[in-house]
Amino acid sequence: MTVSKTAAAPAKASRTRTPRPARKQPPIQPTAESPALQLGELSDLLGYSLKRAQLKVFEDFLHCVAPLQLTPAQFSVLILLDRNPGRNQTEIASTLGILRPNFVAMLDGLESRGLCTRMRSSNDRRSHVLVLTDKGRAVLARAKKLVARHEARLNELIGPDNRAALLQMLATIAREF
Amino acid sequence: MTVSKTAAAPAKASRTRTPRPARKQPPIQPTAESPALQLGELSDLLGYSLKRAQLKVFEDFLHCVAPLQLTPAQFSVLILLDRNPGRNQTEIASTLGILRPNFVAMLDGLESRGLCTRMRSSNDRRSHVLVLTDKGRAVLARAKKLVARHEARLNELIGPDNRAALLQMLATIAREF
DNA sequence: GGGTGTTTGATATGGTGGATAACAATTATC
DNA sequence: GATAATTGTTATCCACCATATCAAACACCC
Repeated sequence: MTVSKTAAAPAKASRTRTPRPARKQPPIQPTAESPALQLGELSDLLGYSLKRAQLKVFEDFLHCVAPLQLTPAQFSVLILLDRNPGRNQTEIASTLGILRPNFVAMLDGLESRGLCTRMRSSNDRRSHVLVLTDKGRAVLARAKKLVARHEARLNELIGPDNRAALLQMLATIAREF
Repeated sequence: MTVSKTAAAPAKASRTRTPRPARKQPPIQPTAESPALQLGELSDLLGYSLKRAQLKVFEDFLHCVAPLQLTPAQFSVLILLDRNPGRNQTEIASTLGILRPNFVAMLDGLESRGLCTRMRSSNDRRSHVLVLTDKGRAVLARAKKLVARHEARLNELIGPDNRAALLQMLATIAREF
């Protein structure tokens, strides 16, 4: 597994963000002479399972949405641009927890792919109003469908009710912890 | 909050791993003229909440265990060394999802702090048997208590039953997704 | 209206984690 | 005993995160 697109990116595109391959490394299967290690209190550490689960989910996300070459972060930006027209970089970045300096290169990538554009605001000529292009909207629409299949797999794994409860708990932690 | 230990690390210690500060950036409070942005389908994206929750939990972990200067990854290594004596670097690293090359510097850090040691195996003189030192065991014991308080806060937030269910779902995702 | 301070996008830079290739020493295999 | 595989290691690259700083534009305020 792990879908290593090893022989992909050929030319090292000048400025576009390459959406990283994923990890390899054979998931060691405990043989007879070397049984599985004891995780100890790690199995009860919420942060540990959280991280592990997050990595798996992101990995599957990348795999599902690979045809569109979108990372989770890029996808989240497109969603926000679609739902919040007229906002500037600071607003979009900060709601996603992205620092403004780091958001610049990210936008460069999306803009160079023709998915969105920066327009100088007429009210405040410092800020850029971010707008999805038609292509951006089209890509987002296709991405949503691929992501839906990704989420469906999760639904299938843990069940719809559990998924809703899980989502709510995670949101609570993210909000109030 | 966010416990930025800005003025801490004074001398840029030669080789020791500095356990990173944490993010700053004021959690923008929606003022009157700029209401909160719409997250749209992001609120239903499991990966999004997963990532957000994971960051919060790790942040709190770092804060709680700050007196011992242990990162989640380092803590997990200490736990594994304690529970699995006689194992080598490859085994410890791979069960934690750490690539062997990256595990070298990590072990260097722990060893330079006197928390563990590498011993050449007599059976296989290529491999290093990893052992916790007494100091390592002591630090681990103290760390466990600090981590317990960290986990207790989570318990308090979402409730013991929910926490158990959450843990199980995350483990399922990490295992079978 | 002009100085002072702030905000916005941007650049430069450093740190940290993750991933691959390659290597010497050692061991396994045949 | 030659060949292949494994172990720890180094070097290197890329992605992500964080800080300081800057010019342009704006806000304020006397």
